[in-house]
Amino acid sequence: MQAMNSEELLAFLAAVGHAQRIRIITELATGPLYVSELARRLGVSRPLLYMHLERLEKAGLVIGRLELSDDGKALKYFELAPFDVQLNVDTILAAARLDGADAPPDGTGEAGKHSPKGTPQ
Amino acid sequence: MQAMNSEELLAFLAAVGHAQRIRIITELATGPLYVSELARRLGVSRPLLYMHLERLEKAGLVIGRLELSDDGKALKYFELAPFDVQLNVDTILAAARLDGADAPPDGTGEAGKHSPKGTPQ
DNA sequence: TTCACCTGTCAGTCTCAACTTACACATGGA
DNA sequence: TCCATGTGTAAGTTGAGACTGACAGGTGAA
Repeated sequence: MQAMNSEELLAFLAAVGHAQRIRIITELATGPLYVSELARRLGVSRPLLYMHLERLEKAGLVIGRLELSDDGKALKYFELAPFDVQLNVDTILAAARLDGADAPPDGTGEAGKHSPKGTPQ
Repeated sequence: MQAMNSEELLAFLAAVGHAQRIRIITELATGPLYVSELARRLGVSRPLLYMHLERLEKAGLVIGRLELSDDGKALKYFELAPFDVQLNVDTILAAARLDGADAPPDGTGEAGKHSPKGTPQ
């Protein structure tokens, strides 16, 4: 898993920092599952599960693919994506440093500081 | 940093999975700061900062201590606590497995649930 | 045709964390 | 005395994310 900037890191952490999504991950750890089956196992409504899966997919934690079962039904399978993130002060600072690096070449002169879009608050 | 159960892991991830709190961490990386000064640097209201710091402290990411300045003012200093968490499928499963381990011996069978009384760290 | 599955999405409601404003109180110095 | 600076907390508002229910499809089998 390559280096993430702070935006990607944040998406990753926010995605995994939720009880339901942790449960999804542990359930998928046993192998790929299609949405309806997963919803049944977790006791969660399907639309809600969709939302969580979407978020997990955007953060790169799971991968979904549409498959055709033997009897012709379309099944949306999800499986865990390999991920491995070390989380300490250095890796967080490294992520913040990447933001400055891939910022637009129009240098507004803020090398050390990290100011996202417009100044919040 | 010793092993965390899923409740502690969740608190940790939810704490660090927030843009403002990431900014707090990067700011504290340069050294301890007292609350008002930190609020000024981040451009954040002090009560709001309190909330974030409280959350970070509960998750074990920062440590606060009350200090007396030279001129007798009470200053609440916060500094980063050393933390290092490896985040992948195995570590998440390991955290979930801990829940089952320190569950009450009267097996009610709900290993995945979170126990209401927080375990002190 | 009806049933039992599945996918995908919309329009809501609700809950809670995030955030603001405002207090009370303490200290040292002008 | 008032002012500037600090801590700490108790309200209230708001907004995003979590969650529900209902819908429109599509398939294969009885």
